[in-house]
Amino acid sequence: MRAAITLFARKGFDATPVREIADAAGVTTGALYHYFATKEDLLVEVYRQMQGGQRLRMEAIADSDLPLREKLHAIISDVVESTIADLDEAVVFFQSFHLLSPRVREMVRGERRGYHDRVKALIEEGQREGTFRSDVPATLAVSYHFGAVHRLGLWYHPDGPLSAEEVARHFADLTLSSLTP
Amino acid sequence: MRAAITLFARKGFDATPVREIADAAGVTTGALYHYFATKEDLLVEVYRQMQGGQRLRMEAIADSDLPLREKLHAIISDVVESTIADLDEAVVFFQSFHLLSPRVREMVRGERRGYHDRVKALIEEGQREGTFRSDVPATLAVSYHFGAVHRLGLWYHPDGPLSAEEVARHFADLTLSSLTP
DNA sequence: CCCGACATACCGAACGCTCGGTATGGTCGG
DNA sequence: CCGACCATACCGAGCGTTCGGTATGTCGGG
Repeated sequence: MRAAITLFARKGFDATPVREIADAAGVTTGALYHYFATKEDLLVEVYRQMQGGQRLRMEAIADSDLPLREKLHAIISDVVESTIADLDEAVVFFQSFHLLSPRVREMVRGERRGYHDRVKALIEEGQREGTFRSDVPATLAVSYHFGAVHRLGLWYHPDGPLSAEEVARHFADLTLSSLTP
Repeated sequence: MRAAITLFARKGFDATPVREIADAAGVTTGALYHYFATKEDLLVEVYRQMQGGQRLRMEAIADSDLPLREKLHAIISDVVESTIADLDEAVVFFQSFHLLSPRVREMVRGERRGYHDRVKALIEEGQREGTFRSDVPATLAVSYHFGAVHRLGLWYHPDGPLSAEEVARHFADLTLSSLTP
């Protein structure tokens, strides 16, 4: 499983033969197909893991009684740090989306829409109470800032000069200051 | 050529057989291979077209004598509007990067790095003269904001409620206000 | 004006190979 | 001795690419 994620992240799902995954994991294709019915199931597993945790943590923050700005700060920080913590998973997540079968893709998309709408609601709340600027549509702001976060996996390098915490803090800063009235 | 881009954007490069491209273009595979040596050359053509134009327009703006904030505003607007104008190309551009052969990939990466560094230099200039805030690394800000722009192709829909100009204006607004001291 | 010589544009069947998946049989703990 | 677990050998579909061949100009010498 971990072997599969590493290979998918490095070479892409399509370009990784099942035999190579099996070799890297120290088993044979027979064993692999004993546990996973299809190659796609390996990919589906990645999506389930990622989405479950992130959604739960985001909702815990959103439902807390922090001030709005701090909620948003915490949400962005969390998603940045968890993306960096599981960088390979994140790369696979965003790079292989279009290879999923239509049914799975729709489920993933729905889950993501739920996440998006929850954050959007937070921003709209802030716009009503004057915490956030109102001259930009909330949904566009969400797409903008999470777009930035989702590209993280393609340029961040753990050996670089920036630690995960620094990136998380800066990202949250940029998001908040862009929404300040 | 246009047929190929449409198919690549919809199904992905890997999942599009050469025969299908040929059919969509109303020719045969023989004819196609008369003009393109390999399937990858079709993809390379997409990258050349995109990068050439964007780089030229960005440098024209960067070298102009507009104030810094207006330069940045114009650059973001330009890249958003051209992304939306050629949405299929943009989708292919960001979705197929990891399928390029190492040689081509390095060339594309180098070109992108040039673009990145030029914009970074603009922001650093603004930081020195006090136009932009200095408590965030310029290169991180560039990655952040262009990350947001590069995800555009995955959620923007031309039939949606937002016109290309509106998105461009809002994106540039968000970028600038996040960098205001 | 015509004819042979050559170049360019194109066709589409076939090749070689890789891949995801399966069928079969062995092994071992309970 | 049985069923869960797994190794091995194999299948057939699908892929990018090749290649022998044809059709359609182009052009210079007689």
